[in-house]
Amino acid sequence: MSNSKLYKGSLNTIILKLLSENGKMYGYEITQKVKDLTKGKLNITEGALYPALHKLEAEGLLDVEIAKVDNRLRKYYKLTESGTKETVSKLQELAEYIKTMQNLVNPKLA
Amino acid sequence: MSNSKLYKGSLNTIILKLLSENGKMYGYEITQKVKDLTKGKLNITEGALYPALHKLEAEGLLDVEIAKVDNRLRKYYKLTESGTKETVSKLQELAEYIKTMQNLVNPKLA
DNA sequence: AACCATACTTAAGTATCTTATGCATAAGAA
DNA sequence: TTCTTATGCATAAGATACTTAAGTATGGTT
Repeated sequence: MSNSKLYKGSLNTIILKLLSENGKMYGYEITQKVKDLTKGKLNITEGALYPALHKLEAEGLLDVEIAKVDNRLRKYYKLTESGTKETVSKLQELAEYIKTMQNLVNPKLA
Repeated sequence: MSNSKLYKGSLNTIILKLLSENGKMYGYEITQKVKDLTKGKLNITEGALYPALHKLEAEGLLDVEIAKVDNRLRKYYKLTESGTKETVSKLQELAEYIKTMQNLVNPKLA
């Protein structure tokens, strides 16, 4: 994902947020979108992404829909209802994390 | 550490930054300081902290000094020269991480 | 006497990621 | 036409950072 270990634990948040913005996406599309949005700073590896998608699906947060485009397989994922709720929760957690860390690291500004 | 997995990977950054602010600290003191600064939101567990301190020491980022206070052992840690450099680097990484995540999650503000 | 705070250690288990490999189609370059 | 790159998914083995839990020890509080 990145040379920085800080990204550990944020993959699910990223996936959920992107799906909530774009309605439905397939795996490869997510990797490209992240690369794009971060100007190459963050690259989601397939070995991290696909197991994460499978897990989110198994937890009932995502629904899958298989499509065939140009004779190639695509698995489109979209948020379930509980996935939408989880997204809100994850984004709150992220905001909280950022606030807490800024407070720890730069106490005078908090 | 916290119910949120986002903190995974940020322990070293926290330790280094606290030491850079306070000169020298011992393990238990770090746990209390973090609890204090975050108003209880973040609790560093001993099982995470002590191995982390040992590793940072093994990497040459920290120096140890043993003291006995009230007949109780304390191991004071302080930054080495390379530890000071690493702290700067870790704080830059954190700032970068926060910027990247905010950009991903709230693209209009970036 | 029991309990909590202080203070450090370490082992077993878990989760998330990296690295590597494998499969398959299509397009472009050599 | 063969090789490489891009597209697209899957998964296994290993690394790493943490959680959970137990252990050791002193001192103050109830």
